[in-house]
Amino acid sequence: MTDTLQAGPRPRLNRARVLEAAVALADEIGIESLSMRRLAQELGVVPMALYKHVANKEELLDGMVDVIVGEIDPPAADADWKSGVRSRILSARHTLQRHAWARRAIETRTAMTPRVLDYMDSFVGVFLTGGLSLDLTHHAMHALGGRVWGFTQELFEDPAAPAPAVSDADRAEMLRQAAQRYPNVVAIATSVTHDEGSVVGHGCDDQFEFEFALDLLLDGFERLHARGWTSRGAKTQQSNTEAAKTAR
Amino acid sequence: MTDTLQAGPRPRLNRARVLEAAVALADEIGIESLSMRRLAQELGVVPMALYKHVANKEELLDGMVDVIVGEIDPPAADADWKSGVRSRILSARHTLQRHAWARRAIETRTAMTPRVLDYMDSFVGVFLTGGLSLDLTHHAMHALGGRVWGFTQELFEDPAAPAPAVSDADRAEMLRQAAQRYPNVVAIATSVTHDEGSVVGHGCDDQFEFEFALDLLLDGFERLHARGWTSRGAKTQQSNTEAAKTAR
DNA sequence: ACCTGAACACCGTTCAAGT
DNA sequence: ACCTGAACACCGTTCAAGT
Repeated sequence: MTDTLQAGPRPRLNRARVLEAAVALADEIGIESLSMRRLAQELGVVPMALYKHVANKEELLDGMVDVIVGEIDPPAADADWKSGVRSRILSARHTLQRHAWARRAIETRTAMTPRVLDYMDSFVGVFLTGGLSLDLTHHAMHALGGRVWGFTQELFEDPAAPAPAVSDADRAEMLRQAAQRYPNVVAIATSVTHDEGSVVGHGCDDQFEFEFALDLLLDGFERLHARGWTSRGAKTQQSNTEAAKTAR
Repeated sequence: MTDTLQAGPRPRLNRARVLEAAVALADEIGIESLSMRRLAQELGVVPMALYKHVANKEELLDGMVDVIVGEIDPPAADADWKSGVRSRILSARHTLQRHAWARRAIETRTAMTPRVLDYMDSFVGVFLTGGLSLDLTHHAMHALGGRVWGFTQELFEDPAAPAPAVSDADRAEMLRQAAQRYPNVVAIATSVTHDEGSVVGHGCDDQFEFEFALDLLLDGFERLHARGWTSRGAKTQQSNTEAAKTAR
């Protein structure tokens, strides 16, 4: 029972250890189950001990996001802004996918930490050094939204809970009934996976869907850039609700 | 003290009254403060009384989303699919903006209610009757993501908490320091509002940013449709990570 | 300087009862 | 059929102590 090499009786807490443990715990049990008390227990410590190292739960979450941001690969020096942005986003996506809770955590942050601002700044820099105008870069960042972190703006959460086990026959019958009431939804849901013989949904290739939308946007930026588009022109030239149509 | 016309002592609960009250309460105090207990109190009833009308809090949230979906204007019969989709989305956006909590609530739903499926089905129908392929429509819906509800995929929440009151001088100094460390972020943040003389951020025209990204995507769909694009072609023709580049 | 213990004001939800 | 009361197993966070 020496305390040199094993998990060891509390090597004393510090901020880094707290954040690290929080990330690992969230990976394991999910962000909705991560509580200060549960985390304290994991660290073999009383809940209030954590408050010496993070001001409160919000700051804990800020710190956890910082840890993730630190895991994103630095940008490769790409030839052009477009592939530079593209590869940086795909690299962020790769990192974020290792931490299923990260998306939700990022979305609920109300302020950017210095570390997050560093990330954003280098990101914006890729556009600017690529020659895009401040104006276009501004709107491009907005249009990308959460995609700069590599997450898709899904309509609904992943089902997470595995669908209850049903027989193939019941499954087919359910699908038939659904197709009666929601013909269009069922049609597009089955259209893509159809080719591979799977039945419904979740043959969905998330990576493909992500890149599909990403490239649509990047191509759009490129086209606007090439024609010297400005938002001022877009706004004054046209009616309000048709404003962005110059994108055409 | 007659109980005919006034707020009245409990006109007896039912599901509709519970959901209605929940929506109103969430509008007022925010989704994070909405609890079963608080809602019960608002209805002048003991917490457990609610459980006769909704199975649990998740089902309450499902029902609240249904209420919102019911508020979205029915689609105008537009000439072409593109303006049909566009106006439907802007109409959804208009409705959702009346309920600041709705976005978060929708994002956390794990299954679609029949009412939500109805909405999606009619939405998909606009693409299909417009002549788009099942394949393209499928990917288009994914690319739009939460935008079919009219919300932007913002990088971070709205600051919500109003920035602490600081003098213009302090504000300028803070900006100067920030520009030192985050030159690119400050540059694009100030670029757009610059024209109108405001100092930083939040001169941002959310509606413009939303339509900018929306139209970029819609224009992209149109272009792909015109050239008979298929995802099968996109996938087999090219390397994996470059898959969606046919969007060009 | 760091950790503890007890307490406060909350949660969602159960179970067994009341009318 | 609908509502109540008491209880259980949780939360985040405070305050005053301990070492």
